[in-house]
Amino acid sequence: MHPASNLVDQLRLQGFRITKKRKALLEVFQESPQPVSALDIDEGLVKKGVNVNKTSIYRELEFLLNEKIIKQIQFNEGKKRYELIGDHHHHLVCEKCQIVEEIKIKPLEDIMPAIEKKLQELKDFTLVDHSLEFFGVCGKCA
Amino acid sequence: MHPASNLVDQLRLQGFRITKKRKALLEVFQESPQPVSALDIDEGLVKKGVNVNKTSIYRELEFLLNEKIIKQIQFNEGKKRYELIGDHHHHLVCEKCQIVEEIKIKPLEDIMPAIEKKLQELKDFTLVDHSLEFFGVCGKCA
DNA sequence: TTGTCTGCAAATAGTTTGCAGATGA
DNA sequence: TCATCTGCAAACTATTTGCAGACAA
Repeated sequence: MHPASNLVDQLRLQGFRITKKRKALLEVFQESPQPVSALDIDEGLVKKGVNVNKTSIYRELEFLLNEKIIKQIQFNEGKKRYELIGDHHHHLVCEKCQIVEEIKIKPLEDIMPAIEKKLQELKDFTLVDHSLEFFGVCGKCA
Repeated sequence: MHPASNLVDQLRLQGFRITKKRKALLEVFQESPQPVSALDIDEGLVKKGVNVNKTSIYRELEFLLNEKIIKQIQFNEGKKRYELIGDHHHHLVCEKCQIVEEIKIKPLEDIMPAIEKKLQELKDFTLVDHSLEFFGVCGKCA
């Protein structure tokens, strides 16, 4: 999907610096099976033995958003999460423990393009993306 | 959908007090065409000549959430919005001006029950709700 | 009267900004 | 070298909590 080297090369080509911290932060994204918050990233970096100030984490997130490498998402938690832009998928969110599972739903993928096309025709609105989350209670929390 | 009197009666029956502030806050919800933030509610109340402390607004929101009269939703803004629980609908969100339009998409409504059923079978997960938002740029901001 | 509701002050969580200093290319 | 990247302190926004006082039923 997003091998580290690809992202790194892409950034290097554009003239951005590849620092140890930037590289480690990208790895945290690649190793995470679910969208992460700024705090999650901080913890992931600490586990790698890399310390990054929270200001720098937020600035890096802003940078990666600008470069369209990650995107934002929120699950009614009062904080933002981020994930690599890759294969489009949806989310299954447990309202108790906040664990998030990424899912793909074939029948939805199939009809979505037609729906987006129709929406644009009817609404004087340029669509960029959509976000579909299912909320509920996971097996562990039930 | 949710005439003020219905909600008021419902709460009164359960033994909750119907104060001027609670009533005004419910009216703000009923008069708003889109999900509102705590600040939006505050402004709406001030326009009605009703002053409510922000703490009380948050507490009232928590109360209405518990009573299943409203639900939360977030649009990558870094703050929570709330809307009355009524007819299920989706949202069209402008990423520039953050205006939100409520929309209904018939073909999606039609296949959603089957999808939710299948999800529950496959995932050991009790579904409660889902949330679908379309992001883009509205005509005015284009 | 009395349990519910409300306000004030203060605390907490998440995020952003200014500025000075460090570092990769 | 020097523009980019980073850290620290401080500010700012959204939200929560403790406690005392006010009010609807």
